[in-house]
Amino acid sequence: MELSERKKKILKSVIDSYIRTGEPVGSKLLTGTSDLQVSSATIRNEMNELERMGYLEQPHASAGRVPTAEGYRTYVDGLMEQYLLSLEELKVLNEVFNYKVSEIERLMESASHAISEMTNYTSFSVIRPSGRNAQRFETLYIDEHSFLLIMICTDGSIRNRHVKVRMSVDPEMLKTVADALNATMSGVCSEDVTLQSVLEFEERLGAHSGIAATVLRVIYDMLNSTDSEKVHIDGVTKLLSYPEFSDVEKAKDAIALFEDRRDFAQKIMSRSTDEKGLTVHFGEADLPDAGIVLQPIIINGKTVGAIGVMGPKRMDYKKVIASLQYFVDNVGKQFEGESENEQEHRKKPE
Amino acid sequence: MELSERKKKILKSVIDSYIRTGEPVGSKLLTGTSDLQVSSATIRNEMNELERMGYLEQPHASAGRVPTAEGYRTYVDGLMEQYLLSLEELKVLNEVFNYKVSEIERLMESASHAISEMTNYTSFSVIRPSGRNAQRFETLYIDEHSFLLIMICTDGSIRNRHVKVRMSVDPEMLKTVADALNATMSGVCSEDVTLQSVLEFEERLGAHSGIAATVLRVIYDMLNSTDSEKVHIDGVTKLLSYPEFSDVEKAKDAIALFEDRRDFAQKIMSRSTDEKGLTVHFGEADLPDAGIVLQPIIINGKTVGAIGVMGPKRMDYKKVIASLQYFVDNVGKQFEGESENEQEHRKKPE
DNA sequence: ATTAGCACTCGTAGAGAGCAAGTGCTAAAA
DNA sequence: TTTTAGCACTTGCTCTCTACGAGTGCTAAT
Repeated sequence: MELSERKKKILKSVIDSYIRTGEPVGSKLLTGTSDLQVSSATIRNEMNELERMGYLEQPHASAGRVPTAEGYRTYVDGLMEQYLLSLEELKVLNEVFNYKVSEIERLMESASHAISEMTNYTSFSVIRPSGRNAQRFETLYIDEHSFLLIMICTDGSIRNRHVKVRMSVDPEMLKTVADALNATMSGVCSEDVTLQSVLEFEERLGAHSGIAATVLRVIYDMLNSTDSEKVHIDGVTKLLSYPEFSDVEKAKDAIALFEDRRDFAQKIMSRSTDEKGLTVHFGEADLPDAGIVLQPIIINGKTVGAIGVMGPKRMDYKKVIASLQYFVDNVGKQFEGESENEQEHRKKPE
Repeated sequence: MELSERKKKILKSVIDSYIRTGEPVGSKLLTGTSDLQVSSATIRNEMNELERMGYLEQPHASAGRVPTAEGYRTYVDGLMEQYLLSLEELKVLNEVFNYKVSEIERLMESASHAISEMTNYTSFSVIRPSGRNAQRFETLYIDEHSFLLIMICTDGSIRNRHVKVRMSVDPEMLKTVADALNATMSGVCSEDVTLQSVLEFEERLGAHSGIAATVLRVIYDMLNSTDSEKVHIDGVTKLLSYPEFSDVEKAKDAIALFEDRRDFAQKIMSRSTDEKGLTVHFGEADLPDAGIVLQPIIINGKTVGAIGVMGPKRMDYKKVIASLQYFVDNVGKQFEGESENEQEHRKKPE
């Protein structure tokens, strides 16, 4: 059933006001604001209907109205106007790009920080856990008792560990190790390491097989580690400023969401993977008073991560959405279709 | 001025009780508990004196007593009994060691997690930011448009970045880059890069000088990044369960401490560096109701980091201290005097 | 279809009473 | 001299009650 123009106006005004003040909004309040040229009684009638239609609700009988999830949904889907980022805000966001960082991970971290500051909500960025298939191994001699073990995965991501060993190592030996690994462990993920490949690996090591156990353990660790570092969270305390979370129990629930980063990343990515664009979620994850805006980051057609904002359900969606969209548009420009990010190079006539 | 035996007993009982319940403790309560065989009136008199001496205080005139910072101090410095870790608890802690991890960083992370779970307070681990002097550079070819730039610092720590470039690279060229870096940038820290060394670096690159800007920027980034990943925090929400933090404002203050990890690491390390052993801090950092137990981690005479617990000022110090000490003792055993950590090797007759 | 008016509902803030906990002090007992 | 019982006093907390204000739905008039 379609909403009449006036109902839309009223719904929008209610939500705008509620977002601004956090107070349930009554009919009288609306007669003053907005371009509604009707009396409070008329508005009351309309609000009554909006309530029956499921867009508004009353905290208690004699209070004003508050939007329902459905109300917010229609609001973000078409009612709210577009937010124009101020020059100030653009400056802050652009700074993220100007301080060129070569890795998208760090770029997203700074963006997340900037967005949290700008919107005054909690912001987070998540890098999609990379495919776990090892493609190639490299070793690098550090000193007599340690070396760097580098694993290059099929998706291009790289992991490495500084391995310290008791026995002494030398570059040639490390070369042997790398070769043995590449011969036996290439393309594996954690599950398909077989006893056979392990044995073959040890065999190829020849005289150096003493190091096998250590190396295998490190590789196992690399394959299974969840890169919890790739989850960034910024401005958690900001949430606590909103009355929605002034009850410690609620605050606890909200913050608990970020506590287990691994788990959080999974939740976020599972919601972002199938989406092409920005999505808005209300009152999920046992957080009835929270809203989450989620923006997948897609580069060259692949979802590499997501950046998002969490705030009270009545957060300023238009501002949040504008910020996230500005970021993702510019990330696109910077990373699409190329693996390099330098303007210096473009300037050179080469 | 020395405390009489009886005063000590009373002070200890008060603090024990307060830690357990969080309620101010009155004179009557103590007649029941502990081995004080005196009446409440006597205890009242003693408490009165303890108050004048600065060990106890009253939240308000008709309430029981609460320990002051001074009270806690003497308590942890000698009054409290030793806590014996239960078999359960030992099991949890030992698991951290049994799942052998080669890097102390990860070991401390798991320990921090275990300790937080065990004590039900927030726990953290910090790895001391390594000396920022580059000692040696290495490059590793990944593919035509990217390579790994590895920086080995004077203190043995290693940083690396996956550098993506537009131009195509090959192993020989990367060798040139590494050589040029080692020739010009060895031993530098962020401040003493001179224009001259930059120019010399470019010169040594010869035909490949196009890559100079990118490489230099990455190195600058590596030298200045603060390894915020090396701060681990576990169980923040646990704090919120204690009445001390049931006021959102207080909770906010407490959590804000962990918000800026870089800043937090600095604070922690500046307190740990000069200490050889465990220290206890009460009501610092604008957190009047919080206590922090800090345990520096020293390996081969060098303070490599710290692990600690933050809880309400009335936290169970004896348990916390026992856990931290158990951990640090075993870390010592595992890392002291050797760079390897494998029992597998020890078992071998080699 | 809109609006003014009104009775009604409900949450909140404030005042006051009563209660419980705990103290300091005094005077008696050990 | 030290300890103890007894008591008056202080103070915060909880409960109830009231008044108030905000906002509603409904009815009747425009």
